[in-house]
Amino acid sequence: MTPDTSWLSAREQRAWRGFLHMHAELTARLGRHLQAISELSLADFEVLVALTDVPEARRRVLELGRDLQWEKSRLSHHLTRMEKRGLVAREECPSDGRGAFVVVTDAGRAAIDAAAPAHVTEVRRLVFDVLDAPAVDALGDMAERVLARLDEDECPG
Amino acid sequence: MTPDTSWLSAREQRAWRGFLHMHAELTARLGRHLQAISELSLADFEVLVALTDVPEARRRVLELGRDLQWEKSRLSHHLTRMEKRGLVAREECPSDGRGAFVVVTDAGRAAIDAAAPAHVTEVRRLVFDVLDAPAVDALGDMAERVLARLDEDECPG
DNA sequence: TAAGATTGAATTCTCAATCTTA
DNA sequence: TAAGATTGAGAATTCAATCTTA
Repeated sequence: MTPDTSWLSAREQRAWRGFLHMHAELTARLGRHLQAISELSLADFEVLVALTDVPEARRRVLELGRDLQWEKSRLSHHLTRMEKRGLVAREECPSDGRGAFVVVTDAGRAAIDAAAPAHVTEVRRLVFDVLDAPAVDALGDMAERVLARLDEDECPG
Repeated sequence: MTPDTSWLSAREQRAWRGFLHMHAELTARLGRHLQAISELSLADFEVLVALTDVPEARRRVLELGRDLQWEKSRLSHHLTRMEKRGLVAREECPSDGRGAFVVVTDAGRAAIDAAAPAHVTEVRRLVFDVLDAPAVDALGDMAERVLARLDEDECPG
């Protein structure tokens, strides 16, 4: 038999479905857990992590969007909601009048500081406790390779 | 230094963020591609795959929901929309009056048959072309272990 | 009363159009 | 005209309440 390129091999299918299934279950579980221990959704948490990752916890909206891989309008709407709740604030960009900065507020910082330890414990418990070091590195390598492929594919040369 | 359990190690963080980032980028890209080559969203595609996977392409709603890991109301709303578009149909369950079956229609079968080859080619191009066999197996194993953990965690003993 | 499934209202996300400054 | 960002309308998703049969 010639290999059938119109579907995945059994081995690939197992990996692909496992990947999708694992992501779906994990984010559902982690999201519920986060809601239970804090006032934050997984999306809120991601935004706060991306901000507090960086000096002064202040970033340009576009940059934040690239990092999160969110549609710009989704990000804008989400920031508006988070701003109303006092978790972040927008500031003008002095060097480019079109641009905007987002900053974490004290309340935002307090919220992520309060939620992070329990959230991380849950991630560790559900994921890293069942993976050994080679598996962790294999996952990191895999993501790196796929993301590189996606990147090179974006700007076809 | 004692290990800091309140956050992930650099290695774990690389793997975890890579995993999330890879999933976000991949589904965004595959979704756009699918929309471009067909009338199906990624969600429609998943439903049709889960149905056509099985003899007669007919399944109980609850079973379908478990397989897809979707909230039951999400599934119900989505099936209603797909039913309106003629991709699936609902049927009564003779053995259990509360239950319902979902079946793929001819149009639904035609839609997935038309879209699947190009979609699979895209999955292969973006993912499996950059992974060797051990990496594919590692991904499959990892998903299996994490899903097993999630499972055992659900019904605490 | 509980299980299988649907419904409606509120939230979140996407798509296209718009606004402002470079 | 293009880039950075926001807005509003429509689509998808969640949460809680409901309906019907076991």
